[in-house]
Amino acid sequence: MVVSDDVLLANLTEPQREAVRHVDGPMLVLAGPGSGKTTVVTRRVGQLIALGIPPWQILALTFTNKAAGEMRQRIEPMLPDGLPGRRGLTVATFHTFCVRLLRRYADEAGISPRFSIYDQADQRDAIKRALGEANLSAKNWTPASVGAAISQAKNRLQEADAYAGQASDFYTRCIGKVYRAYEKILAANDALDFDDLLLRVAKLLRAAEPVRRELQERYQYLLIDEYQDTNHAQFVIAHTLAAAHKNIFVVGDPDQSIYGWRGADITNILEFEEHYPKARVVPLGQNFRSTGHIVEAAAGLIRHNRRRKHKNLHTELGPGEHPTVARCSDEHREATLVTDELRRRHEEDGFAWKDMAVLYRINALSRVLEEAFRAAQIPYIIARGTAFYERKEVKDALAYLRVIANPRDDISLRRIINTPARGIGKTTLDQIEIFAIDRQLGLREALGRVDEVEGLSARARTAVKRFAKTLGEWTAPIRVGGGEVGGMLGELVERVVRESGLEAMYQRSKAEEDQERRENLGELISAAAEFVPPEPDRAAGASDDPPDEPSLGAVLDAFLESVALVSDADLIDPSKGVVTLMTLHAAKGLEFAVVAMVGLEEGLLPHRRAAESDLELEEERRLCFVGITRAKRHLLLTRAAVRTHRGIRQRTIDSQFLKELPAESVITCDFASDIDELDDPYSASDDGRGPSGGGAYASFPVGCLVRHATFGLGRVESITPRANGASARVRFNTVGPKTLILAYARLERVE
DNA sequence: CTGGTCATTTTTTTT
DNA sequence: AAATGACCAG
Repeated sequence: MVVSDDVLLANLTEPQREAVRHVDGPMLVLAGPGSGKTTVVTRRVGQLIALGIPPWQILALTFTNKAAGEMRQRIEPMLPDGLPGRRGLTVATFHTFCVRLLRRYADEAGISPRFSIYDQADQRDAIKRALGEANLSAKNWTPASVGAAISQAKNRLQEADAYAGQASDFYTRCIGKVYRAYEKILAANDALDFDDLLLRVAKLLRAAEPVRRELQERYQYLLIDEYQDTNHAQFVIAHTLAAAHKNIFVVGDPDQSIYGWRGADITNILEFEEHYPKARVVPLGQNFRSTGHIVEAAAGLIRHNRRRKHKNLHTELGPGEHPTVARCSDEHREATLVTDELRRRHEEDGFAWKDMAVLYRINALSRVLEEAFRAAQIPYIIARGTAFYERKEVKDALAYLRVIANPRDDISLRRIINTPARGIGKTTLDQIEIFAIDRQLGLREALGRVDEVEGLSARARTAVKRFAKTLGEWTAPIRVGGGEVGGMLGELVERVVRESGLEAMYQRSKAEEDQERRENLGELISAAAEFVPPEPDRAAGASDDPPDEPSLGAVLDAFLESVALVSDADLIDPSKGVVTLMTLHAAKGLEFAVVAMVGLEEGLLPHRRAAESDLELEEERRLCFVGITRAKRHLLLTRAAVRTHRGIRQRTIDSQFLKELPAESVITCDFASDIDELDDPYSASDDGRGPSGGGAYASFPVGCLVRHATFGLGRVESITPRANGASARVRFNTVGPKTLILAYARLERVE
């Protein structure tokens, strides 16, 4: 045994040890923010292996690739060298795990092993077509709302027929029709959407007994991270895998459940003890991350949720600094307040940029922040993993690749058949489609038989033939096995980008936008060239010999899969040395020394769409809780008195959550009282003059040490701009708190 | 068939 | 504000 108990149990609290030592049977770890959850999970894996359990019998499931990668990295050093099959440990996201299973057991699942994975954009296209087929106008039925309904049904494991069968009212009956049509389209395209990945596996486990037995036997030990965010499908998968041995170890925090809208079912964690009556429950309440006032603020906020299990959150890191709540006049001031604050923390307190983050409720808020960061010359990154792959040119290139990987993917084929323009317009495409439908053919097959299609111009016919030929040339070498594959994916992508004419499409123009698109295509080629396919999974008895080279097609499949399943959080790279800007959702599971949260306004946080039901409001509160608890040392909460959103400038209202923070644990300052004195909110924008307080904040930031001629040394508690000049509230060491007008007080900054 | 302009619309969060 | 979609002139 290489890793000893001493190492595995070092520096742990008693409850943490209990969790790490746990071996057989169900266990629920209720892990508050910063309670050392990841440490517990990774060390427990180390413990299991130290006890002689083969790694390939362990399955750890997470929600993001980032979390999976981190866990793998932290487990790796604990694995004894030379252990046979040490690589067999499975650490993956639920979705990735399911994709692998579905490719391996495609026959049993009744699908093609080459299925495409449709993201929400593809899903939207498919739903639009489905709406047409169900004869419903896209006017009253937006793809988004229909998609949400279908997604919810799938999360409940309710398939189209079952859904339509029990539809009672007009609305659900219509959705049922679309659902059926949508499923037909997916099946015809050999495509699965995100929800299918889970649903199909749940179904597979239920229906195919041999597969179920095989997997149950293999995965003797199950660990699930962020259990509060599992939906019903994921619950069924986990429950089924663990049915025989009940070695299910789940970690989560009901107070951090923020994916209810995506079907996450908080009762999974709240009722774990009912599902597993013999479960042991370990609460981890001690916070090793944040200082006292931050923890108090978070605890005070979350106490307002009624539907929760109370946990006693506490820290032993000392009181630390108070979180600051600041009101700014508009979103631009808000953004510069944030950059000023971060710069001060960087230059005066020595915090590295990578230890800072700015969090917001909606992505739209990142734009103004981005401008401010650029202007302030502070290095930053916006954590939006999917953004790159959502760009038109990249989506087009990927659509080509998908058509190559999966010849039946007509949604992708339709996307690129005339991009760039090659003379196959709408009329031509319509003719071919009619031909295809009449003969029950896929679009790709129909292309190969253009000669039989009636009513086409000679011109159109040659254009189609040429395109079909090119497609064939790309596809031919894909599935032949053996041979050298290394580097070939990059070459393939490069070839496609060039021969498709995508590159040329942006070549001629020197416009900055086109140049950027060319660069993005180049970046995609590099990503493909550098792509390393994951090692094939090997279970018991597998030798450690290098496996056969996979075919280029398999590498392409893996590449497309990795692209489809990226998450926003995956982009966070602490080695980069930059400030991270991201949504509150993406921030879950992360921590930073300095955190700024912007847009604490009604309608934004809580979001207006969520303010209607108590259930949703509580989820918004949890979201706010997640944001606050990301901060280790310093927390700045801001809001703008006036904000422009979707082109409309509007006054805002304080987030109700701000009032719920315990008054004694935060410091409040207001840089926008000038706004209140104006009748016309439209003139309230920054004219660069007048009392803003922003300058005062920069020269006398809250918390800084100052000297006064008569009162001596003191600390600034808040700054308030007034009509007659900004005033500061200062707590002096000798005489206590005083309010001073900055213009007269002649304060001097110390430190 | 292509490429432009004008009108219309946006659920916030994501695997 | 931005992005999509419909429509129309070449």
